[in-house]
Amino acid sequence: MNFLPTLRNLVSAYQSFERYSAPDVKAMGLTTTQFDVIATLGNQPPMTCKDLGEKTLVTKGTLTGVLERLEVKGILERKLNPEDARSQMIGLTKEGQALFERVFPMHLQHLEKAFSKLSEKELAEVTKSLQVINHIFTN
Amino acid sequence: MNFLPTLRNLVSAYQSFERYSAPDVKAMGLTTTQFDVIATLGNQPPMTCKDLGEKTLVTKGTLTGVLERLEVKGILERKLNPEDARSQMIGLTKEGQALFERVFPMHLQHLEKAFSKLSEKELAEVTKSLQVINHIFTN
DNA sequence: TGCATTTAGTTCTTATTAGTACTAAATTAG
DNA sequence: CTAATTTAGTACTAATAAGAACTAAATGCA
Repeated sequence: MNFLPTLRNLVSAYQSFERYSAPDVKAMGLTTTQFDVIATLGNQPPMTCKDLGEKTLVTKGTLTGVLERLEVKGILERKLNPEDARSQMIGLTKEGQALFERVFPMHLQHLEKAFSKLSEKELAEVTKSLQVINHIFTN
Repeated sequence: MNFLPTLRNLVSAYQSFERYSAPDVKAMGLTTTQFDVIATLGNQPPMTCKDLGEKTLVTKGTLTGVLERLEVKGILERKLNPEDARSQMIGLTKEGQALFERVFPMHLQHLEKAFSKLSEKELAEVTKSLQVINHIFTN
């Protein structure tokens, strides 16, 4: 039961993805995390910091800084949440939405290029394996 | 050909592993990266910074700081490389080796607990899937 | 041999990242 | 209704992380 190679492959698979994805995202003047935030907010109604953190898997402490930088860039804006004065509703500005519409399809296409090497069947298998990994570490 | 769920699962699988692994490592007073460095140096002859970076997948810029902190803790030491004055040979000190021998088996056992939920066949499938992911992003 | 290029490692900057402590608002329990 | 608890987000610290510029040593080539 030697799982060390599996672990190495997990780390390395994740890093391969990052290395494949990052230059494309960076060319847009964004970091991976910033891109994730924009992709999550694009074509969506505004959401709270909490929701955003849960969807992007970024902790709230980190999110504060990420949102701050995106706000300075004029990409997103915070509005008061009339239903809960503790929280804010975060959404893309008009410029942010325009950026999203320009870069998101491009990035999808870049990723599609990688995934198109897989058949439907292979993609399903890979997805299932990743869920298995999730499962053994979560329960 | 919707690969977005696959991607989400990849990120999430990696993060699940981190979350499962990190508290255990942290209890030893180490970060994940520091642990990786120690695990890589344990029971091995000293190696250069470059080799260490390649094995742990840590870039050299980051490694400088990581090694510095581990050196301060008395866990590792740098020796001159008689064959190349540009580089150093990095190895565990006696204390570092003792630490390695104490914590590494413990950590393996912790990981084993997760992976033992898988049959040999499942483990092989998962490993293959991870290699597939590596492959589509690397070639 | 002598200069150009490459290589090893450090330094510096910007951005995450996790985690803790903190503030203020909302909710719940008695 | 009021006090205790929970929740949302910020502030702060220490450690990565990628990448660019830099230094010094080694190598390659003319």
